[in-house]
Amino acid sequence: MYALVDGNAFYVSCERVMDPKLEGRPVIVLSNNDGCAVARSNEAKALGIGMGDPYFKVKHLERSAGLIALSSNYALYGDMSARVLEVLRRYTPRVEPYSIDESFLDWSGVELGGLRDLAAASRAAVRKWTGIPTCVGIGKTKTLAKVANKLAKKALPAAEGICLLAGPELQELLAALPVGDVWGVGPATAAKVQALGVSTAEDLRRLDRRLARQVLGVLGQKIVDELNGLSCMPLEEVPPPRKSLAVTRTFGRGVEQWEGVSEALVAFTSRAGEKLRGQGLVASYVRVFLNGDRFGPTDGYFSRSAGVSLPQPSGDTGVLVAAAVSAGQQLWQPGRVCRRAGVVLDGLYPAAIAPAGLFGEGDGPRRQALMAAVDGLNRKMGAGTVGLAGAGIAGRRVWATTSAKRTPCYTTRWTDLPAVRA
DNA sequence: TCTGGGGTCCTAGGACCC
DNA sequence: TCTGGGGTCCTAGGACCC
Repeated sequence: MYALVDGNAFYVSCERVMDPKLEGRPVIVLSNNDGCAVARSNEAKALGIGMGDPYFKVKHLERSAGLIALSSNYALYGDMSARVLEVLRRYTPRVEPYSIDESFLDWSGVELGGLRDLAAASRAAVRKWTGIPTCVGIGKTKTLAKVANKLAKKALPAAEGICLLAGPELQELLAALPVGDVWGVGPATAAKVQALGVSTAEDLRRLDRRLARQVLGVLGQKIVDELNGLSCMPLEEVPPPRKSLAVTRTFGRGVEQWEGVSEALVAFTSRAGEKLRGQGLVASYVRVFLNGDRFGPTDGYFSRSAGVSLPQPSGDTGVLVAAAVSAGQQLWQPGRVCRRAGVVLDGLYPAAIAPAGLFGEGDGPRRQALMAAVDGLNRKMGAGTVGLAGAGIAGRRVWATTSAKRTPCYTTRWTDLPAVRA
């Protein structure tokens, strides 16, 4: 059996561990750029705030209902996530960290009768040692464990955050779950299967697997199989090596000039290069995309992307920037209003094993030393201290991000340690 | 005024090769 | 008269996830 353990309103819970005054109050954590709500306390959900609701639409609740909105603090959440993992590993060595707030556990050796107690014990331990409340879903496959977790959430607090999806009531429970709540079934897939008369998870389980393959592709077939208890997604204890890395931003307003777009591409690529080198990687492919305003009039919307293969995998910002700007130039069309752009580095290798050219081309030692010096300065003196020319002037950048309500890095920065008065 | 960002996987079509 | 077919690789785009 698999278990899926996930933190309830994880980001909000992390903030509450550090600031107990947030308990019992409507709290949301905002996405990057303070754009929309990505985590909501139960009190915030009760105010009618939905997942992904834009901040400007719920801001009025700060005054009228005591809503507290916080910028996201990934240093804190990442650290809390590692602590939760550490506790879970005491309950089985077979753990797959799935996202910052979710892990799959392999409990295949455990007897059916003992699963609920084990779930309760691990849940209590996580709460005790990290302060994070969780829900545990248990099922025969990962997909069923995800379903069970969703059911455990819906049944809070009555079911005490645990749902064991097995036995005769399984079909009944699946029948109560809309098909769109199944892991891997998004809006497009839900619409497709609804045309076939499938509206619940139970309907999907009964769908002919060949039909699922035909209509939904291999992924759809896997989902149907997994709902039927046939495991096709093994536990991945070791995370696979990263394949791509991106820096993307929505601009504060539309950009109509190529100069503005190219400044953004230089800045994004510089940041992407830092991330790349920080992980000891090199990239072999640089892709750029430009988008219009997805909330604007539909006839003005556009979405284009183009990529450039590098002759040699590189971690050199100069090489990456040249590629990104040339890809951007291919995409740019005068008269279009650009609202979002991004740089994606693909085909990543560890720098140490990157294939060298026949004549030893690639990033030379002098360029590597330069990049190391630039990264060192930016780490020490603050992001953006040194960089390539062409990234625009700070303060006039339309892609500047805001995080006006960020809490301190309580657990990862000495100067931000919380003070305790006794 | 104000609507996120960073990932993965799959598919389809074209280029190319034999 | 009658002009192959199968494989791989690359790229762009779609869908989904958190």
